[in-house]
Amino acid sequence: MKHKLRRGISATLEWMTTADPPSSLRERRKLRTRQALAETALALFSEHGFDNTPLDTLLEEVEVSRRTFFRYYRSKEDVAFTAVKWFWSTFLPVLDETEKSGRLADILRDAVLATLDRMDEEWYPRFSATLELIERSPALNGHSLRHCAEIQAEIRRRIGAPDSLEARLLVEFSVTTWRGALEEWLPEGAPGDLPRCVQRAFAAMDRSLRVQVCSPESPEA
Amino acid sequence: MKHKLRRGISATLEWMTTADPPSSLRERRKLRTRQALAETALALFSEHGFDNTPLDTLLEEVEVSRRTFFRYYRSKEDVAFTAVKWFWSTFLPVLDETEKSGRLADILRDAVLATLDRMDEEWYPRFSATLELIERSPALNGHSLRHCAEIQAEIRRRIGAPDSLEARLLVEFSVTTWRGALEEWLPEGAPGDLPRCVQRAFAAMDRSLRVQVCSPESPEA
DNA sequence: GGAGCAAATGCCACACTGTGGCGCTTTCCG
DNA sequence: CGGAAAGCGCCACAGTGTGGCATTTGCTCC
Repeated sequence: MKHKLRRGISATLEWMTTADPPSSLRERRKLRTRQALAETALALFSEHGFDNTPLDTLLEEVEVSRRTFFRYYRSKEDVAFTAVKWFWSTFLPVLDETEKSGRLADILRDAVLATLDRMDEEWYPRFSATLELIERSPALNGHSLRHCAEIQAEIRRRIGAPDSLEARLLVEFSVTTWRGALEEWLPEGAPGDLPRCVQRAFAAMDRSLRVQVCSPESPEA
Repeated sequence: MKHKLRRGISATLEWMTTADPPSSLRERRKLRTRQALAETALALFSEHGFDNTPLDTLLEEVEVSRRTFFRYYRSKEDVAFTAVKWFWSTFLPVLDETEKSGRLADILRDAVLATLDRMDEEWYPRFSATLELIERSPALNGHSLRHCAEIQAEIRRRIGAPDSLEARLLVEFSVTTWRGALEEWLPEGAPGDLPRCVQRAFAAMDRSLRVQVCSPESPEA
């Protein structure tokens, strides 16, 4: 039963990180319907909105039965998250390869940047389309935040650091900062800008704890 | 359409923050069924698990039709969150009253502590029961995170601070830290310990950015 | 106190997501 | 070529959430 919790990530890793072209004809067919589902879903959801697109529409379009769909993806939300999952499934191995010395915040930031470097051109438009989708649908937003929580747990497991409260907070802060970078990047959406946004966000993270506020009565900085 | 996003919070505030005893008999009846639903839901969910408790069970217990239930609560998740919503609907006014000068992080921490001070004895067991529920149900977890995001937006709106990236990050960090405090508090669950956990978590927040890691090869701090 | 009125409720039917059982077809491999 | 296994589709079902409409209940004005 524990498998169920981890299956999401490990099963994803299983077929995403193996770059070997699937020799078997059967495997190639499976991969094709997988991608067809993900692509068509992203297109349909982007056009009509996530909540206004019944799953049946997607199923008719790809000509797949409902039963089959749920053998590929666990939920309607899941099929919209391919680009996001692809990012994190690349990130985790990158993090494993990273030499872990210095400030944990810097390590995570650099791993994010290195991961971005590995994304190909096709990924960026799909990713930003997914982000827009998430922003406009509460259901997807919840799914996204839950997914981030899973990622955080996985990151904590992989960095050899002690499971202190500080370390846990920092991992959460870093993922939050990553989301902040995305929010700044999204309106423009130029692929080259994303690393810069990440840099700026992580720099802002350092400053944020020292942010001062003053009442309207005493309005000096 | 934008109303939908804000209705959750403002409608909640509407009936939660008005401390006047509802004079009208009708209003009293409504309040009674509201509370009966929340109480019974918490009891049923705690006993059988959130996912294993069909909504119909709750409806039969409270003797309320499905249609009526959804006029009181927007979802099955919603009815389980009464204690959480109560906390935040107390927090926001407290935050408004707070004199806003100094470090934003300190302001938020103190507002949280002041809010805890206003919670009565009955609230604590319900709150911790709710937290346990959230921990054990992915659906509730997602709902909780989405709710936190709404709260963060509301906090940002209420502090007069400029909507800088730093400020936004800090608000998110603070809510995350609050959740971290809850995670530490939950196992024991003694009401008196919660403020201490909050203090500790916010202190850890300051330190977290400086957390160092070192590879197994070079194991010096 | 009674009549009208508005709010609250209950009942019915429906759309949508997700799951389990079962049998058929396709692919693989000896 | 033939059996085994994997993939797939069809059907039926549970559960959540919504809309329409009639009915009851409490409120208010006369």
